[in-house]
Amino acid sequence: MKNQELSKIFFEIADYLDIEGVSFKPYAYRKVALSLESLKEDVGEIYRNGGLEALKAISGVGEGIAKAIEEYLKTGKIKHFEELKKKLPLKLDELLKVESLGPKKIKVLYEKLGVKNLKDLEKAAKKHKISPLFGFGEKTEQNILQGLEFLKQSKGRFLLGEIMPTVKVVIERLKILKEVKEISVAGSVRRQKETIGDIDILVASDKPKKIADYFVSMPEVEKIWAEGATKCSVRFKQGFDIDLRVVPQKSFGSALQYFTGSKEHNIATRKIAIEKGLKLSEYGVFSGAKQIAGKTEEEVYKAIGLPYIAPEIREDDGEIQAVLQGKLPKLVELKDIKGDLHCHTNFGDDNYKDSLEVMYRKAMELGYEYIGISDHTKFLRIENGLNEKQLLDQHKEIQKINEKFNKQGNKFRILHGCEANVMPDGTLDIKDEVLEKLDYVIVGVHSNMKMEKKEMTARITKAMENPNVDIFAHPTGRLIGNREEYQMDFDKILEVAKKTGTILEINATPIRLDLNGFNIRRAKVHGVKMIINTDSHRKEQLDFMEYGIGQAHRGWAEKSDIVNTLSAEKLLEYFK
DNA sequence: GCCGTTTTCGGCCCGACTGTTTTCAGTCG
Repeated sequence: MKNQELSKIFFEIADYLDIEGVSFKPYAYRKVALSLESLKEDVGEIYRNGGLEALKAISGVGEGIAKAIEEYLKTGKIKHFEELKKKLPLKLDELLKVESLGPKKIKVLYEKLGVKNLKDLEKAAKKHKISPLFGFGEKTEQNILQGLEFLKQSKGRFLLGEIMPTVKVVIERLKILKEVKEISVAGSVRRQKETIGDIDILVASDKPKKIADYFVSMPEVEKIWAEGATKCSVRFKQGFDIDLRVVPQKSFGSALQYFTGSKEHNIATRKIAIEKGLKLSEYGVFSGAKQIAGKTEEEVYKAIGLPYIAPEIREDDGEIQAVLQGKLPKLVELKDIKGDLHCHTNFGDDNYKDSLEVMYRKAMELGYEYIGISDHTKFLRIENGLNEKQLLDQHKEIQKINEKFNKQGNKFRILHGCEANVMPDGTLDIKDEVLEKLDYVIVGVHSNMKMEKKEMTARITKAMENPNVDIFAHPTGRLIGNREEYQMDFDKILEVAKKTGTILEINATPIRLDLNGFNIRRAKVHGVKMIINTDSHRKEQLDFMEYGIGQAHRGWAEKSDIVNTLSAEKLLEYFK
């Protein structure tokens, strides 16, 4: 897809134009870059089918940018961009990551000192060549060195699942203080983004000092970046930063809306406020000097004429238009989930996994109506995958337990499946006559992940066409920050999933989150059903469900899109 | 460069903080 390439180029053009001091155009280029980033159809395809006019139908694309896209599709280059690069041969993306450096300062550093990249920058700062420059000073030079150090040290972004437990503990502790009237996490954590830069926590109170003092004295705090009554910023020993902000209760809703973002969503909502003759900021909704809303988020949205919009879809990615047309989705909730169908046990395995009993008891504790046991199959030696005979033995054992439940009048039941391996030729590693006997069959790719796009697509579609197959696990295979998605034609996969009734998994394991919000939305558009599973190997992991729900929200999924909101009976019928 | 239930021209989100040029431009979120 050329979409991502073009998106990256337009972001860079925006940066270059910023440097040149051009106004407003950078905004236009960034808008196009963002809409290309999340565009579902391939721009090349759009252009082939409808030419320049079709390109102009893309949000933010007008005459000029349509021509630039055309040029890129035809020649692989955009002359305007090449000229900009030639004029200012800089590693712009890396320089802009340095805290306290923006386009204007980068330009000066290049013109006066010839700084082109991070190495040049570090050299110049260490030799104290920066502080004498006009507009710079001692402090700026130090900030640059600190920024460089931070870039080197920073382990980058953290997984949502890595930081969420800490967020909960911090909020629970703060809640105990009687001065805390309201509290919520904000920022990308609240939007359930799959990776997190830093954590924002917002509190409503009239006694900010007390709360700030308590916060910075928490035992996990390693370093205090900033300490004030209304804003504190600390580094936790685990390596991430937490910002705490305290606001008066009358502004809590507007502040929460503001600090939750996304930035793009905020811009869109502020524009709507302006259209209505109002002003929206973190302090409230104002009509002239008079505050007309701000205590709660619901109130803020209502004041600017919108219904409440869930944090996870606040990306200015169509949610505003959907709201205006009354087409906002009613998102699936954690309480709608009736069971988890991708769970492993220690059957035939003396490893680190929990036993069947431990797993189903935990599922009961969670209030589920059923749990599905789907152990690995024989090809996966490292996981002690089960062979045909073991699967049948396990089936008998599970039947016995279900009978016992039945006698006790316990409605809970265990469904039995497996997680079979899709071999490179698209066949499975377990015989069909055994698969037939199970309640359901999950398949996944666990080997030869670097196949060519065409072969991988054929491999997966062949597996989905097997009538015994119900669920395709972790469909793109990506591991966040670790492994790319498989090369495959995802639209084709969606088409075949729809045709064969194959359910795509939303795998809730924090490093997977696969499908993610973006792909969930694509699947929903294709009418493909999905299931949220945790892929648990131990009982605590059953709690990962919340991260799957988070992605489902980001993908606009409703209860009817997710099959494990069905009763066991209905679900089994669906599998048939 | 884009866009229009007011617009084909005149706008494009808002406020805080920082450092430095001591009145405000640049950067950040």
